[in-house]
Amino acid sequence: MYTVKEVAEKMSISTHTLRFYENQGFFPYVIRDKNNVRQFSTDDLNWVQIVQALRTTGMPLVEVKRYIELCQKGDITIHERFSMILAQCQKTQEDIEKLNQQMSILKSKATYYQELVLHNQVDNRNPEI
Amino acid sequence: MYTVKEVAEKMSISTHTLRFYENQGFFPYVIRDKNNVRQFSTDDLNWVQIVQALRTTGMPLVEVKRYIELCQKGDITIHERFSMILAQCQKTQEDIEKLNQQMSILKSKATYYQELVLHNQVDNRNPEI
DNA sequence: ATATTGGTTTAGAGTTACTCTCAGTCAAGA
DNA sequence: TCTTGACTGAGAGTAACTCTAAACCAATAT
Repeated sequence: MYTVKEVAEKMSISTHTLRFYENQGFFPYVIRDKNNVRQFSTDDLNWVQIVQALRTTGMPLVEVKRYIELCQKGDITIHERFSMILAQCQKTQEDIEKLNQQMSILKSKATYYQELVLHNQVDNRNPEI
Repeated sequence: MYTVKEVAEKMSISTHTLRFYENQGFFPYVIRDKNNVRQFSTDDLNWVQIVQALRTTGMPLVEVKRYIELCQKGDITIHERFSMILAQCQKTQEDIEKLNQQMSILKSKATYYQELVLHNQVDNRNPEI
C-alpha cells in the first residue's frame, strides 16, 4: 500500500494532480485508512499509469472519465475501450509528427543564428526575427 | 497584405488566437488600415510561423514575449535568442520521447484488447483496466 | 507530557492559454 | 436603404492544473 506521496514519486506526478484525479473518480478502487488517508494498491498503480498515458497524450479529462467508467462496467465495454485507445494512438502519432515539423522550423532558425554567430555576420540589421 | 481570416486559414490557426497573440505584442509590425483592421504582410507571416513553432512546442507566452522583444532589439540579442531556441529544441526532443513512451503503453493496451476481441476471451472478469 | 515536525485532508482561489460571446462599426452587394 | 458578412475591443467562460489555507493526526524531540 502506498500513500499519495509515494505514488507521486514512483510515477513522477504531483500529489496535487493525484488527489485531483482521485476526486475526478479516476482511481475508483483507492481506499482510505481509518484516518481518511488514501491507500494505493499495486493494482491502483496500473490505473495511475493508464490515466497518465491518456493525459500526457492529450486526452481531455471528460474522455478519461468515460474510459474509466467503461473499465468499471467490465468486459462488455472492451470494444469501445479498444477503439478509444486506437483513436488516441492515432492522434498521438499525428501530434508527434506536428511536433517534429515545428521542431524542424526551430532547428533551421538555430542553424541560421549559429551561422551568424560563427561568421560574425552580425551587421546590425535591426530588427529581425 | 492579409486579413486576420486569411492568415488564420494560411497558417492553420484560429482568428481568435491570432488576435490574442497580436494583442500580446507577438506581431509588432502588423499595421492597421483606416478602419483599424489588421493588415499582415508576408514578413509578418514569418513572425506568425515562429510564434506558432514556439507555442506548439510548449513555450509559455511570457517566454515567447521575451523572444519577440529580443528580436526587436536587433543583433546584439542574437546569442540569447540562439540559446532560447536551442533550449526549446532540447525540451521538445524530450517531450517527443516522453510521448513515444506513453504511446507504447497505449499500444500494449491496444494489443491486449485486440487479443481479447480476436480470441473471444471476454470472460466477464469485472471490472478490469 | 508537551511541542514540533511532517505528513495528510478538504475547500477553494489563482494561473495559463486559449476560446467564445457580445455589442458595435464599417463596406459592399441586393 | 437594407442586409450580410467580416472586422473591432472588452470581457466572460473553460480546461487542467497548481497552489494556499486551515484543520487534523502521528511520530519524534525535549
